Amino acid sequence: MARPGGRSARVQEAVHTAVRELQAEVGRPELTIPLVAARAGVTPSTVYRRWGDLQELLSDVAVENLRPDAPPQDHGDLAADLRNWAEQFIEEMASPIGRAYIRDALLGAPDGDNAARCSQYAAEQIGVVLARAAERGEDAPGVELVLDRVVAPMMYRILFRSGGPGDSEGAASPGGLTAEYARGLVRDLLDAPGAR
Amino acid sequence: MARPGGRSARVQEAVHTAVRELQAEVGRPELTIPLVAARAGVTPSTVYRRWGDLQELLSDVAVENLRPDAPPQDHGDLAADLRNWAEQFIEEMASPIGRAYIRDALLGAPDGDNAARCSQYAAEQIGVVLARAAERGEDAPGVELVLDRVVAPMMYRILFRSGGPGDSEGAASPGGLTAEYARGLVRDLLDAPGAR
DNA sequence: TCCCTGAAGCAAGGACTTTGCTTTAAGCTG
DNA sequence: CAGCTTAAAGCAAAGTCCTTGCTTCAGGGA
Repeated sequence: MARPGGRSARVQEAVHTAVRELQAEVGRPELTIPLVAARAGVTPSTVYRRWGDLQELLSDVAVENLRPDAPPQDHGDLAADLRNWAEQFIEEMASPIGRAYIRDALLGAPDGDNAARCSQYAAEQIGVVLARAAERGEDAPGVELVLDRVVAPMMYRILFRSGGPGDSEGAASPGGLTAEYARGLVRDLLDAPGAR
Repeated sequence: MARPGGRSARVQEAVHTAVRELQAEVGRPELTIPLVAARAGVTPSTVYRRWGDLQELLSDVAVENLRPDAPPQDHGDLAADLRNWAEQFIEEMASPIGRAYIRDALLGAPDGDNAARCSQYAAEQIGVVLARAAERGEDAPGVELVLDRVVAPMMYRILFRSGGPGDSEGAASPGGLTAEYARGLVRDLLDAPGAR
């Protein structure tokens, strides 16, 4: 495996870029490996050998798209930080494009490696928020508890409860996927005794 | 659409059966639509027209496999009922085969219809448990709260935190997917003030 | 500088997918 | 009960994708 600047790195970059462009241009149903390869200027067999199939490739790209580009904002106290992070999270993840990324990420290798990376991202962001709170001397819950009580419910709704028969017809954010819901989860968590 | 006994129903039954048999016999990587069609005694084009692609078909079968076959057992009080249901749930869903079903179900039509059906199953089972508790005069939380606090965390771990880099090497149930974890979720829920 | 290794290119063969047309069978009507 | 209607299945051909063995190339190490 060559370091940045090597040929492998260039190919990977070109292929990922091609996927992103073509997803926007032709849409996912029309997306095929030969198409991506042509756009990236490589032969299809190269893509097949490195990624195996389209699902793997899309999963890779999705995980990259889900990687946070900056640490969470500092709003001065734990409640505000968490509330804000959760609101932003639900807004990004519940959007059609966010949901597509999550699904794609889950679709990767059956070992769940890519999915674990997504959770890792969230855990890191939350870790930063909680570490700040600790520095301020605030009483903060553990990362696990935040994942269980805030992240998991949002993800569950995003994956299992949007678009189904139970959804109200003209709702803007189906299945209760609203900023208000996110705030409620944070509130319920922080109101309860902090540690498990 | 013909009713049970019609040709469509027979074909659907034959194809679903073929999928189940072949999944066990040759494994999923070798599973193809032509193979399923041959086993089911239909032509591949029939399968393509009705299901579109292998993912859709597997998703359909997975949802059927995830349908509960009986109402949850009655153990006399809410805590026992919920605890028992959660233990059973995590045991089934966290197993390799259960995880595969969940993934397949999620992989279906992008509208999330099949996934919503899975959540519906869980909600119904929980609804039965809670209704029993209400009949007994017990103080019971709402279905939504149980989904958020018990089902969602389990599902999150199953989907996002198994097999990844954070897992301990030889752990029997990776990522804390144990009956003990399930019991803890139920305990935490019932110990807190019941309604939101 | 030369060699070594891993990755990419090429090309042929095979498998899967799509699609238009035909045929069948279930349900409905007179 | 016979004939009609229609949705779905069968068939077959054409196209696209996927696989794979071999060759070529580029980057890293001795």
